[in-house]
Amino acid sequence: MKSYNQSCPVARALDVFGDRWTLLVLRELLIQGPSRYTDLARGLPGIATSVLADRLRQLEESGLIRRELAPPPIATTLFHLTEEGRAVEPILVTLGRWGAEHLDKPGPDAEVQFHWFPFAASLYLHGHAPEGLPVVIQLETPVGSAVIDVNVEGVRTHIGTTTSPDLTIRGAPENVIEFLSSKTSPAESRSGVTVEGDVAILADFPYLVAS
Amino acid sequence: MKSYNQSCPVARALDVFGDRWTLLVLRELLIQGPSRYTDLARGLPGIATSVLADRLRQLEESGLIRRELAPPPIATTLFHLTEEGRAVEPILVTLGRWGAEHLDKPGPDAEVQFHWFPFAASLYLHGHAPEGLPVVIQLETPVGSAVIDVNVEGVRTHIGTTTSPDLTIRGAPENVIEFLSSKTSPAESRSGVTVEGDVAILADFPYLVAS
DNA sequence: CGGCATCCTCTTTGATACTG
DNA sequence: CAGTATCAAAGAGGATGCCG
Repeated sequence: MKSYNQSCPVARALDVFGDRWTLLVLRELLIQGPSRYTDLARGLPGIATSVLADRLRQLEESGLIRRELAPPPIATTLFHLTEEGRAVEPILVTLGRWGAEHLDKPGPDAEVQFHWFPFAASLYLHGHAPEGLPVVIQLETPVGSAVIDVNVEGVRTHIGTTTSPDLTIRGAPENVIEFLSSKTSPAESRSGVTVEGDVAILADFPYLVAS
Repeated sequence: MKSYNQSCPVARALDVFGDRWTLLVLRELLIQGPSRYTDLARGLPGIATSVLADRLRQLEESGLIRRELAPPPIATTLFHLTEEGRAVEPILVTLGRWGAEHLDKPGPDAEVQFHWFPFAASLYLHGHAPEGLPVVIQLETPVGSAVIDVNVEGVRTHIGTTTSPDLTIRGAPENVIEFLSSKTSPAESRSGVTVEGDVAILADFPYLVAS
């Protein structure tokens, strides 16, 4: 892309990742960790392969990612974030929080990929941590499970299961998100989710009780 | 722009302002406040007038800005941010902080506009507030002056002068920025700036003392 | 003047096909 | 698997014209 050529830090940051797809490539690397080319392509439905190759080249030149030739028996190139690349996480989080708070829910034709789910869920919870720290919430969907871990450090989510969650929320991914994002008072079961465990915990999420 | 059509909040936020120039239009409205078309064009050197008109239309449709027909004798349309539009400030700040922290200083041919200066300065100071609150720092350049106001609320900057600053920093805008962004220990005078007042204050800015 | 719309050229994308 | 090649369509940049 042509540089804005402005001395403003915002414009100069946009010179680096203002291109279409660039921030989403970084999102994939942040969520998936070191990834192969085809894994990235899969996580970015609709991207032209030439565009992906171009963005990876630019990001490497900017020092945000590095490519590594994995040793045998893997024998493939892995793209991974550098320290500077990992520093874009706050940008993705701030963007995502805006989207989570200010946009209506996506249309029914929107692409859904499970590996986005824990990250998306964390965006709805970011902001204030519950009072009774620490809290572990298990999310279970037909296509996979994730864990929300809340402690004084903040909110962290990851794919997988935990042995003794304080609370379990079950439902289709979009319904779980809908439930977590709901600003109305939580009920035990609504819009396709069921909740099991210490339901009172939910009252500790200011995001769930009041905006 | 074509929608990414992904259920991820990041992608959906980018559907709204991922277009070239869009975030910079919002930056201008945030910095300048309600603005006329030509004021925006002036603050966005290089933008094609058709592109500006298009972005303003999109932003209005997305509900981020509104146009207001100012009453006589002004008799011009003013574009201003809505509540939702003002909510993009954290995005611009996060982007700008990344740029401030991770990019080299801009080349000598980069466009400089004074009204960006206080905002840019605040990006370098964001993060930690000094111990001895509140602090008022006056910045003076040949092309204008600005005030940095630090209190428990955070760091705020605006164009103008104050009567009794704790500290005054004088120099060309880029040198003042360079001085504020310097991670090395501050000296009383270096690289084209002079400092007057309670120099010890600078030691309270963690950003100025150590990254 | 202020707020665009039009026309033109150039660059970027999206889609598909193909290759070491 | 990790791209490159090709080509049509969309978008950006620049100049100019128009209308209250």
